[in-house]
Amino acid sequence: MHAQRAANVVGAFALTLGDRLAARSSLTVKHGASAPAALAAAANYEDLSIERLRHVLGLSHPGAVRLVDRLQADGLVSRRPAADGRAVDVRLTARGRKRVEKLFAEREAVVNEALAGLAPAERDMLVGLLGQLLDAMIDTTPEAEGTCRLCRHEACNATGGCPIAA
Amino acid sequence: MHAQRAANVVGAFALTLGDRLAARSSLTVKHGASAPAALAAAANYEDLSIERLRHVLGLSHPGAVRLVDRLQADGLVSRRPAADGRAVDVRLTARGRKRVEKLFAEREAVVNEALAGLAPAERDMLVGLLGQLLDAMIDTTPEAEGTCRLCRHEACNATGGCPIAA
DNA sequence: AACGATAGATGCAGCACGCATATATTTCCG
DNA sequence: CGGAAATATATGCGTGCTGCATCTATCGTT
Repeated sequence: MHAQRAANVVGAFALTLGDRLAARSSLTVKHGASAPAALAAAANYEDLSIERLRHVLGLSHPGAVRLVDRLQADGLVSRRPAADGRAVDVRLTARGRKRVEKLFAEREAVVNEALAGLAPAERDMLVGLLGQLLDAMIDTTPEAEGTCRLCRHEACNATGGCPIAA
Repeated sequence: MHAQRAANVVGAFALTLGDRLAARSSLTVKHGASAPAALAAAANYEDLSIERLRHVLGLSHPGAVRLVDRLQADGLVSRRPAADGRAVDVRLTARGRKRVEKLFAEREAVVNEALAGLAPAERDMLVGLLGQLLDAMIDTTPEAEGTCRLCRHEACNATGGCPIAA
């Protein structure tokens, strides 16, 4: 009983917040649900290959190729030759950089708006608990890449470190 | 900075938990991402019309119709005449009831597994904070229906009430 | 009885995705 | 050094979910 209600509350929170984040980001970048994460990956990683992108996004390889096609056609990323002659370096264009910054800012706005119902001390407590949970939920680093696929990695690296990758 | 990291942590938590819930439920019921919520709605509401379903799921009307088509073809729901002659009563079949119970149980398992990294007192604290947040996030009742679209309503009604609808 | 509103259903097209396959480059081993 | 295996990307093809526009049936109101 008690556990069921806890599942309702926690699940509903994850669901709504996920809904809101997805709804907002879909207004800012087209080309499907994976597109925001693709741009974030291009911002977060140097020398991003399509293969790596595919793993971060949890897509099939052709899915990642087509996604890069669409983002490229939209002028958000470019394909550049990589050190490995087989691979491609997926790089943000200037337009793409602006767009991903907008994505990050909106994501932060949505989350912080959601947290507005809590006092500062409570918010710190919540973030602490969730960080602890994330740490416990993740086993492998590749898994963490998927978990953090929409994060601004820079922010965690600058402040206290990522609760799961650090 | 601090706010950015908080957004990362909270957002990443919502994202992963949402991923896990979606992944699990997609194994249990086919017919697309909205299908689990549709079955849950059939379990949670009496005399569920397609119109109401459409609002709970945030789908277009044709989308809801086709979804019911698929679920009906799979023997999970049935269309029965409603009090209003225009409307349809979407009702779970015996097979559908079993399936939705499985969905609920798996959802609860996934969430509780995610909460395993916390001590009981911390868990209670977390659930309290998230309930508070949900309450602050939701304004209207129709919005709450969407937020709780995967919940086992019964559980909240039996134990302390839903943090947002009660 | 008639008109507007509401619920449901259907034709049609778009879009993202995965599977299977093809091509190019690198790596490994004999 | 040469050839096979592995790796990275790209493409043809089909599938499934979705929304828009439209049509039909029933309800409520006047």
